[in-house]
Amino acid sequence: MASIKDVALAAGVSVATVSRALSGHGKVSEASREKVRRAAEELGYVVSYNASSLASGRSRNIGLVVPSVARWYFSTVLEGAASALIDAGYDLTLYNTSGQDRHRQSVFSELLLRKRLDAVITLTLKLSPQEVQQLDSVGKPVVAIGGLIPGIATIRVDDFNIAALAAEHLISLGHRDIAFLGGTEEFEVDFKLGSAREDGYEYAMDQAELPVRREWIVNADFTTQGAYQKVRNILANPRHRPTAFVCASDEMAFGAILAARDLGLDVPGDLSVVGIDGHELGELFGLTTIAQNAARQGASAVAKALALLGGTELERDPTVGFFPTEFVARSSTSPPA
Amino acid sequence: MASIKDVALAAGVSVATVSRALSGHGKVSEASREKVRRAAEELGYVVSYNASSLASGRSRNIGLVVPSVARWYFSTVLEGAASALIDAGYDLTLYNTSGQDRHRQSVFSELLLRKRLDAVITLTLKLSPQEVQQLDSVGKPVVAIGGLIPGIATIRVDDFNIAALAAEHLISLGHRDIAFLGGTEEFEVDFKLGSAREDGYEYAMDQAELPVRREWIVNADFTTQGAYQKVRNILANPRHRPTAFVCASDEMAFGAILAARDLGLDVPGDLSVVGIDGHELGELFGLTTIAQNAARQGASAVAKALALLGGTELERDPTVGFFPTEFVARSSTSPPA
DNA sequence: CGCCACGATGTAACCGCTTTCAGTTCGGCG
DNA sequence: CGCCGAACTGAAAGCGGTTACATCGTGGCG
Repeated sequence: MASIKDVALAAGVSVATVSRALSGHGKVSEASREKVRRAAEELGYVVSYNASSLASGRSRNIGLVVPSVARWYFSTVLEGAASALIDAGYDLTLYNTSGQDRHRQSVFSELLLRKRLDAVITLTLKLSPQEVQQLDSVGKPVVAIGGLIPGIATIRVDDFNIAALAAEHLISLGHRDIAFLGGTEEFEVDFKLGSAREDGYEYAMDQAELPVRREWIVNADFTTQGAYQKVRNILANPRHRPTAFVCASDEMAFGAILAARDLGLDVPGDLSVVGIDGHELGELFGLTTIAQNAARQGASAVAKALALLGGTELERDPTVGFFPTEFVARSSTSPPA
Repeated sequence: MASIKDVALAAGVSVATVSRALSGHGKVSEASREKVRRAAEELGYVVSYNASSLASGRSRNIGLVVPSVARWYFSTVLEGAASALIDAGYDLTLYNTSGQDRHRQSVFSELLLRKRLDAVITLTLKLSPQEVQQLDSVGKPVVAIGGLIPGIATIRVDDFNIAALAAEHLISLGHRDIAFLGGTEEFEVDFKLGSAREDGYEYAMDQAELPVRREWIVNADFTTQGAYQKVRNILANPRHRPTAFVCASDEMAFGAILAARDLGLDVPGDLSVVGIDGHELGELFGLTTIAQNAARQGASAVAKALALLGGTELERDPTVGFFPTEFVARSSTSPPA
């Protein structure tokens, strides 16, 4: 493997010049820049990130901490972030805590601190003040997606209002018996996201002076399977069933729709369903939903992290400003029978 | 940030001893090991990976190159690999080529060569001889998942036989008009996976002396949406429709089932569907499938890479031996009407 | 025509750790 | 009681870059 010295030798200049020519820092005459480029090319030289990082303190590598990668939202954000990073010439180091607490532990106590990262992006993770402090002490920028962490730049949608909007849509169609499908259990420890949406739903119900039934607020862990089960159980009760569901994720909405169909109910005839996400499959299910562009959230987080690195501190108050969402009306909602 | 020197100073030993004590390489008395441990703890010392890698040549970091992260198979393998790596104390650097050729380009021409990786795992990617050579020249172990790359350790399932088995299952139930849903377009460039399964299907049909209709072999890019469309089109033709589908992925099988239902057809009454994958949602759809444990494939690849690193070259002929799969009979298949 | 400022380069001091090599210490043994 | 090897430990030489600082020409200007 060619090292910078080989290139310097081949180009007939010093290693300093090679470094400057290749990295673009500092002045180099066009002539030597060209010589260096040619020599490097010829030798198939690629700088050693380790050496470079060690010497300069910059590693062109950012860390992304995700709770899982199996959920639509997470994998889509990841996809968006990965794409943005590769374009910026950065490496992406992925930390998947995967619900396993020991993984989460080691991620924070070790991995992130190993000084190999220029910045870290967290996805729907609630950091304890201690963890924030740990990250802070490393002095690397942190940007969070989907949750408000004190003192940290954040990308997030307005969960409360989104959910309220979803509920209001159903209410305006004439529904009164509206259930809510949330997902908290697993991530409750991590974030109040589930409950922000739940709060929005309750708020809308209150505003419309509709009763909120405890037994119609169910937790399905954001999964299709969970939603299917829960919805089936609720709909199976012939005494009193909701005419509509607000689902905190599209994946759960799919579960709701499938459950309804399996019980011989028509969507939207017998049951209206609204989701939140903008999942690709939504179209296929005719799902009315509130779309959030997850991929762009990932890309935005990367942009923000990069900006912070560039010193461009373009931080206005990071707390202000929600990521935009879009109401997508399709065929899973209609006035109740 | 505390450096190894600070720890040495605090512990009253040399940096060499600190290094040995913390890394476990070389002999250190229990006494000094303890002193070092305590000092390190107190100072919140964490070794600098960059410095360590530079000096030792090992970086405790492996690269994973994936074509996308939005597909069940890919994200599940990723999840498995990530988990195994975190347990091994390794970092995971993710390269998502995402179908974008320019991304793939830069991944191979630069990222992988930056000497920050101890090994690389590729997922369903066909490497050109030149790319293999590039990787080889870096001297790092490469293990591939899902595809045979000459001279490289590979984890893969027996696509041909799996597909044949799926078809045979339908044939044994009495089906004669069996269609095949494959997905090649996007990944065809990368791998013959799609066609290996297609070949298996055709082989089974041939063996049973059943005709293979060209118009019943369709490509849906492994996506649910694609499958939905294609299957809808095929089933919409009242003149002659298949009574069963072999799908090269569960996600496509879901699309097929949804399409059938939307046309008012009963599954399995009017249409039987077999998938390949073992997707979590399979249960919900009652999908008969051939399950491959994707997460374990990821973990296996990691284990193999780690073994190669450990010098344990446990490579018997890497070509031999398929990853095990399991036939899961559920309710989406039955004898034809 | 001499001096100065500025651009282009080279020298060398790190960056923070690993590892070789050369001691030092000790206990055991002849 | 002297010698030897095993067990530890420390000094120092890198690993492959980056960058502050010194050096060296030059063209512009007084």
